[in-house]
Amino acid sequence: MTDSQARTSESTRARRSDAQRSVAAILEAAQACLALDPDASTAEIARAAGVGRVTLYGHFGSRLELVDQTFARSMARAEETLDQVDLSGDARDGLARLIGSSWTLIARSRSILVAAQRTLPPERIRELHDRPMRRVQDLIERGQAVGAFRTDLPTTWMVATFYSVLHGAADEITAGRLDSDSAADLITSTILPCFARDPAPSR
Amino acid sequence: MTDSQARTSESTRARRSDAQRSVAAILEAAQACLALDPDASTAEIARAAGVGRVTLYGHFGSRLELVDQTFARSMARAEETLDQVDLSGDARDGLARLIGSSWTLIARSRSILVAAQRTLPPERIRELHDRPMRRVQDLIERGQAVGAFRTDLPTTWMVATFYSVLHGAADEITAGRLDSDSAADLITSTILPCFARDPAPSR
DNA sequence: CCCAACTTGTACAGCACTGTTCGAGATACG
DNA sequence: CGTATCTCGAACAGTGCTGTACAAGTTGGG
Repeated sequence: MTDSQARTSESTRARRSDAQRSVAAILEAAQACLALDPDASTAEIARAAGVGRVTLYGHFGSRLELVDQTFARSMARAEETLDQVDLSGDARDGLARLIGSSWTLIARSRSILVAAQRTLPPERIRELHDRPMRRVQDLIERGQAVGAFRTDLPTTWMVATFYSVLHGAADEITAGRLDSDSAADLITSTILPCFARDPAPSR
Repeated sequence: MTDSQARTSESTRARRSDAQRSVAAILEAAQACLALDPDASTAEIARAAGVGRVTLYGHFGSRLELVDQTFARSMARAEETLDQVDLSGDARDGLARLIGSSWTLIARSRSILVAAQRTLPPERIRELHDRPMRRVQDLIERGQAVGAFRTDLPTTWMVATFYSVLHGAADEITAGRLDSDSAADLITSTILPCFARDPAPSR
């Protein structure tokens, strides 16, 4: 009664158009604000969305819920892009292509990930991270099966390394020690020899 | 007058022994607490040190100052250990030894680094990070000069990769997906082929 | 046109934290 | 032993946040 818009689960009653616009604006603003500061307050986000703080709480029960939806949306969007990456053919080429598409996404949404990690329970993070991670893992496993990638390292670890380097690259860029243009090539030429068969002729 | 112990720069007046003990206990507790939670409050730290909160503020002007000193001490200790690593001889072996010694240190002080990053200005972080980083950089450059490491990647980037993988390993351990025993070998056999000359025979 | 849905600012309660003050008590150390 | 140094708890001011309540306005949509 008192609360005008109580949605949160059940009641799929279509929202009025202006309400939909508000929600969209808030999510957009949250994405932008959290990217700048993972600790952005609801006041900041509401202001950036051009909306009253009360309105924000009308649509999202809590800050946590807002962060959750923002993160989920960010991941969903990323997945849309990743879905279009051609992973067939040579596993090495596939990995290169995957890197090319992934690293920009990661660089952009990394700060949101931090925000999510600070407010969401770990299992929720993993839940949303699972699908994109699985994608990498599948590719690596295929490469191993075909003999393109080394098999002396656990797949899990290789996936972790993949993400470590990508995130590291994002760090280097925000630190200004690396420019975005050369990033993809750099990452690729770093990871490929690390994943390739023949551990290196040294020793 | 009112403030009993005002040290902070100048006045190298020797502290009384119990005061020294308090300072030591606080720093130790800070290390432990910040390792568990990078946002640990002064109250928590004081309690863990078995000391009143007021006492803590008697020795450290602010939380920032405490974090700074804790981080600095942690880095100094790490450097002591790192100083004893033999980096002469084959660059690859040197790197392997450096990894062996570094990764434990990183795994232990990683959370403190996070705390430092959240409270200290970025240039202060860099200032304290500079020396250990230089160590890695020098080794890599030497390896490049001798022909052991590839030269097609910027040294800065290789250093960044080095740290990325180490931190990534630490993450994997705290996530329970990797056990401490196998970590060093895993890291080494990941990084070495990535740094080695002959980019890999593939393609 | 009308009403329910939506938005708004202000204001408030509650919390957690930082940093300071005070006054009294304990303790190192000369 | 005496004193400057140190420690303590309790208490307070100040800040910045979250989440809620209210009461009045605006707007979409049937």
